[in-house]
Amino acid sequence: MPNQAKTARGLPAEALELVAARFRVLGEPNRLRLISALEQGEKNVSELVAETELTQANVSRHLQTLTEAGLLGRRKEGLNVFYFIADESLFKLCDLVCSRLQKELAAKAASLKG
Amino acid sequence: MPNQAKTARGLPAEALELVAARFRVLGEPNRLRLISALEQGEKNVSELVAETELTQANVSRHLQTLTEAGLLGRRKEGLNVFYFIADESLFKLCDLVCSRLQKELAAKAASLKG
DNA sequence: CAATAATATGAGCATATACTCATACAAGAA
DNA sequence: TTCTTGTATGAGTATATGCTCATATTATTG
Repeated sequence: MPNQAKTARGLPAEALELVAARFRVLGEPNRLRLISALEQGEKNVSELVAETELTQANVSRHLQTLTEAGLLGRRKEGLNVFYFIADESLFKLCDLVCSRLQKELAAKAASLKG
Repeated sequence: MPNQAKTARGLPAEALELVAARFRVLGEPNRLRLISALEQGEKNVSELVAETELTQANVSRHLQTLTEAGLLGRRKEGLNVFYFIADESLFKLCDLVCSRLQKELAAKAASLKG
């Protein structure tokens, strides 16, 4: 196969577990909201709490999950902690899913019209 | 602007819920194994059960989840039901995650060597 | 030092979901 | 029809995880 490259082909179950874990981190809407909020640039926890209207504890936990997964980075500045996107492939991932979903919804809408 | 949950790129929280749901479907290692098995082409449930060594009930449920998400397609042929990849963007998604994980693991390995 | 502010975390609850067992359903064969 | 095979599903259990409350931790200020 000429185009074997880096697809999931032949990946052992152990590797798929890692891939699944990465997808699982992205499978939480509030985490996506946090990522989305950070597209504009780094923000501290308080700003993210205000923007998302989630509790501080909840935001903190989600940020920890995202940081441990390597998706976000952390920077302390005095009392504040600033978080920022550390994995630029996030945007490609979301774009892929979004465009796919749009395609599916468009097809569904068309089928409803006959 | 009204008090709306803010997200960048003009994606409302409602849309992010759909995106998250799609990621969640991919966040299960056995589902990734099924997808991986189908890269070679369509297979019926029995073949997938043999290949993954999961129970038939479990495989059937995962296939249902993947099909309802639009990732797989279904084709009945007599007693057999064949499943196949219906969303080619799956490969790009996995490619992105895999290459990113490889990069992270390589960096971690290098840091362990000092 | 104590007080304050920003963030993190332990504990407990609630929900979601992956799994299994048993059984139901579907489609061909006898 | 009945029997057999392949697949789907209802029910129950176990575990994972998202959430909140309260408290702990960290860093700054007085």
